[in-house]
Amino acid sequence: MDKEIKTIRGVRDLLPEELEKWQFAEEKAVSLFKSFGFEEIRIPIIEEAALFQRSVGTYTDIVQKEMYIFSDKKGRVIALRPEATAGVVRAYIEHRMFDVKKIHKFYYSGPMFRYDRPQKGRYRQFYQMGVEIFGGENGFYDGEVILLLDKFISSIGFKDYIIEINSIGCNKCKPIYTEKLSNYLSENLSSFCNDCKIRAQNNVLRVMDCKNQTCQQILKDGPNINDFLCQDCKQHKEQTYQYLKIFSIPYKENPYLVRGLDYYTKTVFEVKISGEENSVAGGGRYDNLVDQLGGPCIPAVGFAIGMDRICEILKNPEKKDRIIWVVFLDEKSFAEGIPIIDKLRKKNIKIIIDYDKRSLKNYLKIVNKQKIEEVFILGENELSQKSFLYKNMKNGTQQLIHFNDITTFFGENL
RNA sequence: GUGGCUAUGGUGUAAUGGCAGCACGAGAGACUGUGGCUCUCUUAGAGCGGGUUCAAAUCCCGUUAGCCACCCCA
Repeated sequence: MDKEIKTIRGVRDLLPEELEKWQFAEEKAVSLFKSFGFEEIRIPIIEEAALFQRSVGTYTDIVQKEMYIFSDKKGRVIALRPEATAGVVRAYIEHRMFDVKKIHKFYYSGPMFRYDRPQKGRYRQFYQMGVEIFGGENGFYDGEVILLLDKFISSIGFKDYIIEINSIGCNKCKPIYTEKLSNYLSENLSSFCNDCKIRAQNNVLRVMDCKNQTCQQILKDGPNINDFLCQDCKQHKEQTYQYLKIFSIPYKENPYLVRGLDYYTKTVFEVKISGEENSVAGGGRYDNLVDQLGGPCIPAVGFAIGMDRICEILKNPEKKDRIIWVVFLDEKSFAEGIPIIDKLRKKNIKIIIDYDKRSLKNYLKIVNKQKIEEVFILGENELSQKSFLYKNMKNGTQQLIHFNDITTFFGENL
């Protein structure tokens, strides 16, 4: 035998049993998104690498360390998408959608790629579902995407979770605050942990959510983002919170919440399931990104859900599909039974035929093992009466059903 | 990217350098038109590569993968 080939590091197969909850969650999300007027958009998995450098940020970890990047045969520098927002914005601009109407609402779903060190809930190919709203400046839109996220999380059965929210300012006030914080850091640099010393140079804001107790203590006396928000940002923040109250969404303001992508402005938020280490969803507003990627100045807000993390916590839903196992005992029964059985498929009943010429006993054994509850048996005896023998494996009862009555039988029993 | 832990049939596990065993699962069968219980048989295993040794699942080195903490993020 030749050497077996296995999945490469950090990626995995999702097998049928596991996928039941994935499908459950995905269906919930899609119907919810649609009910709010969001439309699906599908964007490529590969893009010009520059797209992510210009949006996510050249100095973020995602772009610097975690991006799958390669040259194609013509020497173009291509990246596997590490997230979807950049691509959606690119598409939005490329198709001049802003010329069609003011507000656009999109949802997407698919795999993303980051060259991270794998761990539970952290994969190199992972799946995100998310939404983006373009053209809405008002805090209402921030509120609406958070409402949507909240509805999704609760609709799949989670009760114990927190939505954390913060404002990190805009073009005008974010740099002022960043500089203040930077100064404060250099004054006290020796007291901070080694990681923070590095952050102070590359990504100052990230110091804020350091887990080190000492760092947090020092930060308490440092500049607070809330004191530096400009008038516009303050107002937007109040507006957003107002809508959250109207939608009655419980949230927790966390002044230390910052996010690792450069494009965020004003509102940022995350969802944490209690007892879980990783956050399962995150998002925020990005009012400058469309402009930055070559489009007009159009504000936007959105979020992404980490489906792998959601499904890791989720239990498989109860199976409720009706499955009928059909047993044919001879050739003649098979020939006559197949067209009738096919009528049932048209009625959305799942039909499994295993025509392996076994004994009835063995058929039933198989059916029992697979925990299938209903069986049709067709052999000489039944055929002479133009009927199927219907057997319920759960209570052992059985009855003859005439060929002509078969669809009505299921009409009554559905 | 840094540090640590782990690795035996499909799954869960046992064997303290000396014959790789058990349970579950899976397949076939024990009245060829009636399953679940029981019984019989079958199936299949040391991640990979080196080293030490008469002898390695066991000790050593490397590697790969998973997990944990960090980092980062979904």
